[in-house]
Amino acid sequence: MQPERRSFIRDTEENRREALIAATQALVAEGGPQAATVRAIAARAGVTPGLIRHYFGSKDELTRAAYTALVDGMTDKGADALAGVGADPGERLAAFVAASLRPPVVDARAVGLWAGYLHQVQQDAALLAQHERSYLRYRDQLQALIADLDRPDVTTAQLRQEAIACNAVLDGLWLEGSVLPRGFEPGELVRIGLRSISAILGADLTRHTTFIPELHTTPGKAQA
Amino acid sequence: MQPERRSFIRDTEENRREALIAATQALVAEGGPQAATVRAIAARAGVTPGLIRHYFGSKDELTRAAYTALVDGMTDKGADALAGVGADPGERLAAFVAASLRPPVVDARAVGLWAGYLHQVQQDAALLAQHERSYLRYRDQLQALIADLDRPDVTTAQLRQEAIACNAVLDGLWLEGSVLPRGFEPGELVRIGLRSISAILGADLTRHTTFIPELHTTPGKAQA
DNA sequence: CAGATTGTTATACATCTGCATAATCTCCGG
DNA sequence: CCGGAGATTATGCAGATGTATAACAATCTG
Repeated sequence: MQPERRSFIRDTEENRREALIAATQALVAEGGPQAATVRAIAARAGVTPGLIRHYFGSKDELTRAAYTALVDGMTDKGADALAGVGADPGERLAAFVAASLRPPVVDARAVGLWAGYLHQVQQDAALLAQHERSYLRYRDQLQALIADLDRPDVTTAQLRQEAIACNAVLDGLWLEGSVLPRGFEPGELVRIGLRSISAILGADLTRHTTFIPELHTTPGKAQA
Repeated sequence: MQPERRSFIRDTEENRREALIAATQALVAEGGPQAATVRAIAARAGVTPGLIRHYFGSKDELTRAAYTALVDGMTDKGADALAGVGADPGERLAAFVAASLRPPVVDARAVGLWAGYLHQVQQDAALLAQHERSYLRYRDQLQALIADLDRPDVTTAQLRQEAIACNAVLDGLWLEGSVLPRGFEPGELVRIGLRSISAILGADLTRHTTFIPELHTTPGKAQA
């Protein structure tokens, strides 16, 4: 009555790598780096621990791959937010802001994932460079949207500072909304973000937001 | 020639607890929770691992004590920033903002510490409540400073949103400045923070800032 | 259908982790 | 100066962790 050898099916290299990376990210997001052991990762991916070493040379390499996948995905989300929007600069910026302040960007798991990788990023020069690139790309995206606004007399230096400031608003609200999800009414973060950024830029973004549902909900009442 | 038993001196309970808590925080800040093993903590505190169990029932209890010490210290810093400042509301708020955007608040270790505890906080109800209290206390402090400004017709609801927005600016700049310290010139974060919050509140905070050295440095040149 | 390939599992191992307990040494009160 | 108390260290242990290697079987090729 010994447990017989577990049956399996072969899968493509791509599928296996994706499954292992997804499992790693899920575990890091939920329980931190300590929760992402080779055994836990393998179990979550539906395989045995040996496969990690087969597809990635070591657990360390899998970790780096998972982080790379994370920052790449982050960048894509910014572009996705702008996909279905028109050409009006104010509307585009407003859509970008709103997308950055609601799920799945604002989410406890996302912050958990970010926090879980922080130390590894700070200690690994390659990961740090990757993080820096990703951050600046996001900020440049934001800065380009700001530059497109119809405002007179904005210098490059001023533009840079505005981008940093707006990015800080987004980051800060992202942090607070994700860590304390109960602390805010639905849509409140989006409203506050749009108003704050409008104030910082001296341009009213709340005009162009016909397609941002959060702005039309009755405060104090969650929508169905 | 066996290694003889290590000599030691007795110390007060308070000193030992503080040393162990400090060692724990340092290790978590630098290397994450995984780096804070009982052996590493003891070594850093200059004792042997057994003492952890002697002064704290378990490593878990030490961890909670270290987190409690962290949030308590955070709260104090806000009060410290207002200690030597005058009674002018604008000046007080400006001092608070500036103090929140330079070392030791803006510091890689501080973010590392915060990130290291994130998962544990999210999974432990007691720690989560502690975190929530600490966050709201900080924000209320900020809101009180904002309320003291000489502005007409501000409702309570508006005040709350302004406090959330200003807090987000501080958090976001704190995050960016700590994780990418090279990315900003000295004083840049303070300048951007003051300008942004001034814009959000519709009140010029940069007038009252005679005692904020960052505003008088030549951009592009570090001060001695 | 037989054999080769290699993806996948199973097992073993050295190291590390937190914890428990015993052995000591320091310091205080007489 | 001495004895006791308890603070501190030393040692041991069960379980977890990452890794290495061997055994197996799913799929491909002929």
